[in-house]
Amino acid sequence: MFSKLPMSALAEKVERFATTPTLSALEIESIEMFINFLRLLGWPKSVGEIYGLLFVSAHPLAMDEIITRTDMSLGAASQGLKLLREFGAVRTVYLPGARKDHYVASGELSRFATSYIEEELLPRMRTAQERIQRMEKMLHSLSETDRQLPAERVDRLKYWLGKGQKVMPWLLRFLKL
Amino acid sequence: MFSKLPMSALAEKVERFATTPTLSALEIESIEMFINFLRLLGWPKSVGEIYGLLFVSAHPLAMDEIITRTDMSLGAASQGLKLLREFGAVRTVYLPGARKDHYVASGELSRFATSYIEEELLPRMRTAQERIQRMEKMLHSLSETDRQLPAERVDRLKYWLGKGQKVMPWLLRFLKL
DNA sequence: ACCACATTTCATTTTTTCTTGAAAAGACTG
DNA sequence: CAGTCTTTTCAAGAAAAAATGAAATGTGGT
Repeated sequence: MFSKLPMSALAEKVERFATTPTLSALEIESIEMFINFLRLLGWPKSVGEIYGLLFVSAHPLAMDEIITRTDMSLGAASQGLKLLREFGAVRTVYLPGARKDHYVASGELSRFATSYIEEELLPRMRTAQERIQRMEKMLHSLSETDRQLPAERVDRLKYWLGKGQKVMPWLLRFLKL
Repeated sequence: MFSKLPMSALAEKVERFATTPTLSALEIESIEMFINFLRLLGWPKSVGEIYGLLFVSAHPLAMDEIITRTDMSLGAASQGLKLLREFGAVRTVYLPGARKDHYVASGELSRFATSYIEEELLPRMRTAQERIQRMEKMLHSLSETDRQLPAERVDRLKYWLGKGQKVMPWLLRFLKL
């Protein structure tokens, strides 16, 4: 779009102006909201920026538009879009005659919650269950007095894990409508 | 427990040996499990170590024991215990004649989930609600065509936020027994 | 009130995570 | 199939988060 070669001070000013992020107040609200929420899932700010921008966009956006408007790097945009695509939070749309990929946000916000549950919570619960089984075996080799309290704790752990396992399917069903 | 004053090479070796972290397999399982789970809440590894160790301990532990056994720094232990105390995940117990504070883990694991919901999720939902109201106002100043899609998205946002707000009290009640 | 021990605080260092941008790879067009 | 545009990858740099440990503060015993 712009040359990278030496340019006059004026030209630089013009470029700076042209590439200055121009985001509407609406877009800024959206971006801030998603930065906040996606941080809860451990996702970097750049991903929140991309999704937030796409979410309130009236048209599909190409990557270079996302880069210019949010003023983020090529690499961050590419990686962020890849991640969002993998989670089904964003998809490309066909635009006749367009060479670049154009992206739209999926309105299914539940995807974030469900994929968090499925990719983060459930796997950990599974390994926790294995751990608890191993812990129960280990308790046998403790003396009567040393066993008492730890045994109660492991039981407690089992109880809460079971509780979690019980609520998850329910929660998932609720989220998926 | 040990003098801080000059000591022979042998004495140093003895101390080194004595302060080498000695954790049972049970304790290691517990610590690893809590490191994993508490990371989901954005808590540092050191907090998982402290809580995991306390959780399966047969006795209340003093801070210096926690430091020695997990081989963490004074600062990390102090800060971690403070945090855990604030969240009610750990408390001090009275031990006659003991000068140091001694800690026990609360078995109420639900505290972690409920405090996450109350301290992280609910506040964000509240600010999100305010944002949505502002966004709705902003939509008015868009042209008919530019408004259509963003308006749908904001509606969607409202829908999902409402859903979240509906499920939270239920979830909290379930977690609190 | 003093002293020794215990705990907290916080500036610094270390580690981890995120971002950048150049180079490589891929894809479309004439 | 050559040239150009687009996207991905990844090593290096920047930023953020966590850990360290020494100094300051707090606490209880005598």
